[in-house]
Amino acid sequence: MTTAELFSLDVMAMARALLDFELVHAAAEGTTAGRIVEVEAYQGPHDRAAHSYGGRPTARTQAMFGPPGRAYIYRIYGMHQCCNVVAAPTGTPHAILLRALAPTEGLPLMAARRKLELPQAFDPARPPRAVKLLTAGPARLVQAMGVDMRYYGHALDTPPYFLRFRGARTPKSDVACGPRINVDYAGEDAARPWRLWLRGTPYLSVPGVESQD
DNA sequence: GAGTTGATCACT
DNA sequence: GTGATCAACTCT
Repeated sequence: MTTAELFSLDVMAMARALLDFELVHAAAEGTTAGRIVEVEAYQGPHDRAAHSYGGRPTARTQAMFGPPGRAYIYRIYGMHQCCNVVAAPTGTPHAILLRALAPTEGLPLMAARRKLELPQAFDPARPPRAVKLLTAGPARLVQAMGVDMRYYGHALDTPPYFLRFRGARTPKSDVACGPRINVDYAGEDAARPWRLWLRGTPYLSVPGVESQD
């Protein structure tokens, strides 16, 4: 699948397809990459949990209203940053939050950025705690990848920060869904099963609670 | 369980 | 313009 095909999908299909992609940042100091293993869809303007709920573009959210495939990065709690992929055509403010990666490249650089001590060797299927802490969490992965507001609105099919197809689709049975994290304030929308993750991944940001689908 | 700061919104 | 409130989180 090409990024052009990815970006033309409707929001939930695109969220699922993102699990077939790696996120790559080819920075001057080195390249880091990881497979996307957990995402959440936000479907403004009718989704109470979305930053674009009910509204017109603001200085913070304008990227969500633009074309699909761009980065919507926001600052939260005054100290963290999170990265979304904009979905849906211009004017429809949907976005997909990247919540966790399974690191594939540049682990030492990630560890340096995250100020974590990396073990000498480990089984990728059973990563030790420090390895999970690299990229399991939306703000963690942004920090590990060396990304920040410079990439606000950046087209994610374009180096140095881009999405790369892994070469195979993930079987539908390997994808689980459940309610999104920390959106309790969103009323009825809080229960919608718009969080998707790769079943069995050790890199989930928080344990998955599956919805019946 | 606390930290920390930008954005938003309801007001002047 | 001003002040109150809150936030799609992380680390201990």
